Amino acid sequence: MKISTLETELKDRAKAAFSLDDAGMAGFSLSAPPPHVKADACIAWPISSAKLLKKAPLQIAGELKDALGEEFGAQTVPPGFVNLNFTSAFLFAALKELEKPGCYARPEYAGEKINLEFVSANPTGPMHLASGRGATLGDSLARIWKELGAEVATEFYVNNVGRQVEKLGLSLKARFEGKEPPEGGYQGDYLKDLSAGLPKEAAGWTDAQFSDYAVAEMLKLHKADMAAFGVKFDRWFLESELHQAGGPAKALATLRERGMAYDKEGAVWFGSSTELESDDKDRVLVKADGRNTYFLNDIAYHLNKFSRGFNRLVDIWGADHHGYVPRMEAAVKALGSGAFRVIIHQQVALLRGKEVVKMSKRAGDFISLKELVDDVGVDACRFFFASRGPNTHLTFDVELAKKKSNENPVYYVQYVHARITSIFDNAAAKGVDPAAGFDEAKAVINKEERALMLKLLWLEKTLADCARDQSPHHLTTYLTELAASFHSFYDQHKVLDPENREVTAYRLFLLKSVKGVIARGLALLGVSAPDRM
RNA sequence: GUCCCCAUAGCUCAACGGAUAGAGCUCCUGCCUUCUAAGCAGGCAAUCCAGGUUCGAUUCCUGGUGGGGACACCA
Repeated sequence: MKISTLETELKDRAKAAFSLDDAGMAGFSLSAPPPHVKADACIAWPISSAKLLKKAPLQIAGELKDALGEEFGAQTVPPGFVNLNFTSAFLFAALKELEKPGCYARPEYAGEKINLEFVSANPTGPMHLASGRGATLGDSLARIWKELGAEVATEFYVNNVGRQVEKLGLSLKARFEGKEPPEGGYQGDYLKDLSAGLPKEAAGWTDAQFSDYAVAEMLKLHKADMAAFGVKFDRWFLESELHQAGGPAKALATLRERGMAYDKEGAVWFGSSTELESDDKDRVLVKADGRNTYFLNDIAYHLNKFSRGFNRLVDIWGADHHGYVPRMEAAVKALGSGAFRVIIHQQVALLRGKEVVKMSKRAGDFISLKELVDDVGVDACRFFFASRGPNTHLTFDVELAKKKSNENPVYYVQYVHARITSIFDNAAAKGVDPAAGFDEAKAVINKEERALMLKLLWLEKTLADCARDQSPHHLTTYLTELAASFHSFYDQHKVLDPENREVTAYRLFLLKSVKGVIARGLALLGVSAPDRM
């Protein structure tokens, strides 16, 4: 029985015993006890439900203990916890369940078709290091949601039309002609490199051809950068595709139909006098000069996503766009096609020496993602970005990241995988059958083994936490803790013992589970699980 | 001016409103004749300030202080 199954089971028993409805059971959950408590799992619900039940917590705990029966070793502890202690038979059975494919799927994700858009950096320059944060967050979340049973498509929106793209083209043209980029153009050296590769015919190109060329080249770079970062998008959606399909007109028509667009002062506005409006003020969709605003294009893009069959859209944006969230949410809600949510992550600032500098593509002052990955490695980068919540404001000290790359906790976790692989290699060399059976009832589980087993079972909860908080950082914390449990075990107990086949057999079984969870956890983070280090 | 985010150990980060606030890095003390010392065991060290809600607050609310960001018929 898995932890989640057990939780549901115990919840049902409590629900019946206390004659409560689902709302009354809302706070009921199993959790890992703090380190100093000698128990395998704990329930704090008796304390939190005291008011509802109008009883003393400890009394509720007592009644809950009786309702749960003997099989999970329930104990009451003041002020009102119920602690559980599992039998070894339970632990072995639970571990075996974790080997099944799809064992982490949860019912609430079945049938979810999620479109997750992230990074979507403008194709006006190399991708900088800050994009690594959004990429890590989006890619890991997508993988975690899939593990939980959702259908997820990842998408990168490419702004390949508009003013910035024109400026990019003009800047490239200037470089080609040996001039400095125009006012407000792109100053970075990458355009010098790009112009060196231009064909001779470029001398006769129109401005638009320079733009197209530059965007196509930047897009190639972005795709290569993302691939090198272990991030694969299911679709790179070009804004030009949207216009070719008449997307903005469709979106406008939809909004008009739903009474969410009106004309004023020669422009078309989003909003209405009704309660549907949740933004603070109305916004322009079509300017008085007849051109669409970017807002309308964005609405059209989201309508396009819905039209492809997704019932849930999720965008990941940097905090510099947070002011845009209310109006997009209001607009997408106005489309009436499905759920939409924006995940905001804070910006990455760059520490150069002792100065915090703002990275700017236009000024050409930034550290590229490629440069960082080349120096530090994908694994260390991704683990580093994944290990903090989206709301943390992080300053990236590049020198420190390069210098201390070996001190990144990612190696601590990967080392577990390498050590276990090595043990299995040695088992083969010594003629030990790694799949030998053992008598579960006779296995005497020591303290370190028990800690490892329990830790493995809590991965389920960790993934649920990641989904709840929309962040993979719980997973990095979890893996680090699991690694600590393993290294501690490894140091105290030898696995391969020809004198004791039984112990060897069940330790190998346990280590296979540990290896599996480490590999799975790292895979969810887009980090490799090396066999040797 | 209005709005959003943040403040935990010397540094970088954790902690569904729960029990004695956890890690990593740094510093100090030990441990390789045995499956990989990128490791283990131990030590030093923290919730910005003032109120409030609660049986219980790092967590929620109000007000400060300090830092980051956003406020276009730009894209």
